[in-house]
Amino acid sequence: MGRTSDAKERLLTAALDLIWTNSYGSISVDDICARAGVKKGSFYHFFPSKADLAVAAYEEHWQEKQPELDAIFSPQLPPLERLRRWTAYIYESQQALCEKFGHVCGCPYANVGSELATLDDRLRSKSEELLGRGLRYLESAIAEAQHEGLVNVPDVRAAALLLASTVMGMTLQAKVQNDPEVLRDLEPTVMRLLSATVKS
Amino acid sequence: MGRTSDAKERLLTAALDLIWTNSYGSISVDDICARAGVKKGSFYHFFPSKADLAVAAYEEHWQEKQPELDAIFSPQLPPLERLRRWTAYIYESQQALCEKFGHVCGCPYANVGSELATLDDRLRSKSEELLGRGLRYLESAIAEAQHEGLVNVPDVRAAALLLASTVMGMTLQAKVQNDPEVLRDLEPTVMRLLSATVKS
DNA sequence: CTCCAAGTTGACTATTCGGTCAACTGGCGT
DNA sequence: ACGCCAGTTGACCGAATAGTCAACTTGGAG
Repeated sequence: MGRTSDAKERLLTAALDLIWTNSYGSISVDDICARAGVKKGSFYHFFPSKADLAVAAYEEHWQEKQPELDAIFSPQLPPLERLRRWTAYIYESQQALCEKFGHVCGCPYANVGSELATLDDRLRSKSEELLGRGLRYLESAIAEAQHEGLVNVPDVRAAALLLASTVMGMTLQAKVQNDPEVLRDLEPTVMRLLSATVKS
Repeated sequence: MGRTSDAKERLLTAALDLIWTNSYGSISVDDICARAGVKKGSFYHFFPSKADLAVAAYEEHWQEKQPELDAIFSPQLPPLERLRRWTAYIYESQQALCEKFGHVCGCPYANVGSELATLDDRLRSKSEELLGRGLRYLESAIAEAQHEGLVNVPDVRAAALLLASTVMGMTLQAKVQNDPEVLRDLEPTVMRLLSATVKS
């Protein structure tokens, strides 16, 4: 009953866009409301605080991106092909964002973790959770590659964390240098990282 | 002539401490002044803006840490030993910071780059510059290891960037998980990264 | 049709923000 | 010992901040 509205979803996407391309601390509730075409009173009708909106916005963003990641990491594909497509996806999406906004924007989950891990435990925890969900794709692909004898890693979890950390670090480098080309040769780097642990 | 004062340096160290353990956006000029025991009027006597102070604070921090890094990467030591000491230094300093503040604080240059790369080009550029200076230690050690036949990397610069990115990414993971133990086995990881590129 | 709950609105608060300024203070060079 | 000038002070500014609220509108269920 009562009125219906998509204001809540407009707030979620506006918030994620603004936080991603700027930062959590530098954008205000008013900014988010203006971008979403929503008045502040409505904002606080849907969300008890700015931090609550951010947590919800990140969860929403994951929900939107998950099908895309499911496709990239489809079990129909050979495991190393999944990783190749993942690196290409990262490169291309950072490039697209850079062209659109003039800046390399980095990984949204890593950004919020870096900025707010010491300040807001709920946002830190959300960042940890979402990065953890991403790790599972890597673990799955690496485990399968291991099973097929394509790589030989002593610890699948550790290898996934290493891959994720390296790609996260390179993405941050690209952001700091404001140059998406840092991510161009991500694929051979990732493959070398895996073959590195081959026991001969 | 005129009065003398160490207020400028107190402001620099107060700013770096606060920004490192919190974030640039979440701490105010008043916070910095309070921590430094300096009135805001004096702040603006020394620095034209908050961003200018931050740039100066990061440069100052590097100047303070450089002797320590020079010692860690002393040419008196075997190149792989330098890298080992570097990983130990990162682990121990993050652990110490964590014990002191209850949070893993991460790399200060990476933090400011991640938060402000899209917002303030002078701070982005400073972050890029300081991370670049750190890269030279790695390049030097890797090049020497290469010369001594301890590793065989196709491209020393690329190997240094890979090492730096991985360690930066792992440090960010540690911050997001708020667990310095993520960095405990940094040394074998780094060594595997280098031997990974051995051509047999 | 009508009622009511869900959604909307804009004015409002109290606080904090980065930054300014003119008057003041005190140490160093002469 | 005195004058100059770097450094200090606290009051002040307008804008922006997160968050509040009571009155209003509207659409869907009965």
